[in-house]
Amino acid sequence: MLLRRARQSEALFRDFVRQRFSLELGSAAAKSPPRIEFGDLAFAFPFELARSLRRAPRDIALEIAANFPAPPWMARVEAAGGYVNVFLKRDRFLADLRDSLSASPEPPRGPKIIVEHTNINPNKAAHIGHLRNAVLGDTFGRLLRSRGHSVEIQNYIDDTGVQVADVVVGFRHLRKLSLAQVRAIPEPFDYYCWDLYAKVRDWYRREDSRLEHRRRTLREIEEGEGETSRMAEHVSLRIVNAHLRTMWRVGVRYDVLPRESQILRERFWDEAFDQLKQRKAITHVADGPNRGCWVMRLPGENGQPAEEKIIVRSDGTVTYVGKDIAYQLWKFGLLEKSFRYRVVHRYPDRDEVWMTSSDGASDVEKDFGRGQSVYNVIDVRQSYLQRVVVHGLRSLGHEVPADQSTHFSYEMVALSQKCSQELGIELSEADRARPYVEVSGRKGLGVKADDLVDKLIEKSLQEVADRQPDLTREARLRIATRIAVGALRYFLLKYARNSVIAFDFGEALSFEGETGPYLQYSVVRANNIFRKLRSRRGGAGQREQENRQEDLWEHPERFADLLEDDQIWKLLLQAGRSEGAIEQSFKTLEMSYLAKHAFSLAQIFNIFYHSHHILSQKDSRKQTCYLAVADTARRAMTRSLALLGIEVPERM
RNA sequence: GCGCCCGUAGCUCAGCUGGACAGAGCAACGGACUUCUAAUCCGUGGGUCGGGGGUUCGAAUCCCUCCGGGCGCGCCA
Repeated sequence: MLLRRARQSEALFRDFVRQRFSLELGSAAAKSPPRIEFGDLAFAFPFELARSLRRAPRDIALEIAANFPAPPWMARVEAAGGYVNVFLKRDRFLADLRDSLSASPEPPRGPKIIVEHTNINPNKAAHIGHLRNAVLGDTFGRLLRSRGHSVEIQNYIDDTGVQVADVVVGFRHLRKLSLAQVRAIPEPFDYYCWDLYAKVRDWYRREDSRLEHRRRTLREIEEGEGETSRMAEHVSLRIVNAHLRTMWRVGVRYDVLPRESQILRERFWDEAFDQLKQRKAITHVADGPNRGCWVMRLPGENGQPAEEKIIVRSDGTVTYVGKDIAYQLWKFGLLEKSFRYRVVHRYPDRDEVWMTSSDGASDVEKDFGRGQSVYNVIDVRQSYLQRVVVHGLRSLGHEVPADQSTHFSYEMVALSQKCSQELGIELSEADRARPYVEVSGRKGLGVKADDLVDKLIEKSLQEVADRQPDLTREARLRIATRIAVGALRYFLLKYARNSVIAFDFGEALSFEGETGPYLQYSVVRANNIFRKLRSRRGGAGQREQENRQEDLWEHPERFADLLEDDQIWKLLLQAGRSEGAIEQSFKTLEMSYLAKHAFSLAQIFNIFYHSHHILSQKDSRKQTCYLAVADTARRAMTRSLALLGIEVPERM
């Protein structure tokens, strides 16, 4: 609501300045005044006008304030120093805010936006780093949907890569297990593989010649036949299902899982390779160190020397980037071939996840891919490879798709020194001197996602048991789970993308202060007011209350004096900033902005809650007004939390 | 060596495209529960915004430079 008023004000001031001074404003952007006494929207353009008008900014601001014709939703305009400050009409604002919060969400429209996230190698359990990726991508997807875009969430499965091969080598050569025996391994299979993978890496390290097993396994997997290949498929499918369950626990879901094996077997790569050769986007190297390879030439950027990136190795196999280019082309609908799909997983709410599959029914009418823009949620360490992929599209002449390809980058989750100590990780002298310890799947070093979620649930269950002893076990567990997810998601979202999270159990498991449970608690408190109100009042009292509310929405001006209360007004203003926060989050791909906005809203609500006791309020006009304010605030809070993927428990 | 990112309170971090006295959470200390749940609220202390220069009416924010730290630059992904 505030965003709308800000834009309208900007346009009005622009027109006014044009008429009065015959000048075109460069920037008329509205800002938030530092203090509420200064108004609701601040404009600094008199400073800009001062130069051309050769007058003091203060004079200009005064002249504008005195002569500007304020629209009906503006209470007044004041000059303060060189600023022009706008004060909104508060009763009108409350009514408008109420309307915008009551509006039903927009149905998806327009061209499809594809968000690719998670992309965990299907060879071991997911860890906290993967959670950050998934929660960022999922939240971004929610944000896009709330803006009315149609969105497709993809999760790419690298099922023919080195990491899966290594686990297969572990089963066959270290554990000497047959496929049937691997099938018989009990859950949690992803945990079993986590340890096995680290062991295999260690086994290689002790004797280089053992890498030959990996090479052979990799080749057999790519060929797609025989026991090795079937074991690889079993491993990756089972792990993918484990990942889907883990992510479901924290509220993350997917539409489709494209598999790398399909890109190879359905000859997507061959088609992309032909295109690249035809457009001369890649060239065959005759001699030098890259002899026999197909390479892409990358122009030197800002003084950088040009370089060559190998796309096809001298032995004819494709690199990861090569396959990624084919995948990116498919996402934009730039390949003629199409995948076949089958359902790989069904969520508890019966929603389906599809996966590319050669044995999928060819008559499945699923229009996956063909996006208009694509966001790849991948950590910042892969920036270089993402640039290569985009350059690939560009050199094939796909300028628009290249421009519509966005690398949604973010920094890694590392372990704080304290955390790695708690986990009993042995560190070298050099590692101890570092600010944090990098998570390493190869060394089996990290905090597993499910372990963390379990820990969070365990802790919140204890807290709930203390406070809600009357509830059933099931109810307590349901509440504890929501709190755990709230704590985890908020923790992963509150940091800016390019800030390394040094993971610390103390901070992640905290339920106080700037945390998910704080936000949930605020809404629960608001909801309690209305629940108590319903249970206290009989039918007649209920109707009387409703009539008073009706009166407020029909004649908000009758309550205008009560809105002069700055604590109330701060709360309404913050609730009105939601669209602005969404807009800002979208433009900067910064989910932390949205998180901070929601936190700030909850904070202001709690202040209001403390100073305005509603149910004991004797003055019925005041009570009616405060109820309207509380209701508006809880709706705004619930919406913001939903965007963050945080559900509100019925009690806490 | 080259490129990208970071350096703000004891700790963890905000500070949006430069704007009105630099904020939050945690930690510390002191207060507020017969009240709509204290997972809360109020108060106190704590900062030469890494150093230096520049642009500007105005710089934590933009530019240059130096210092410190992280990451990337594979016929790995």
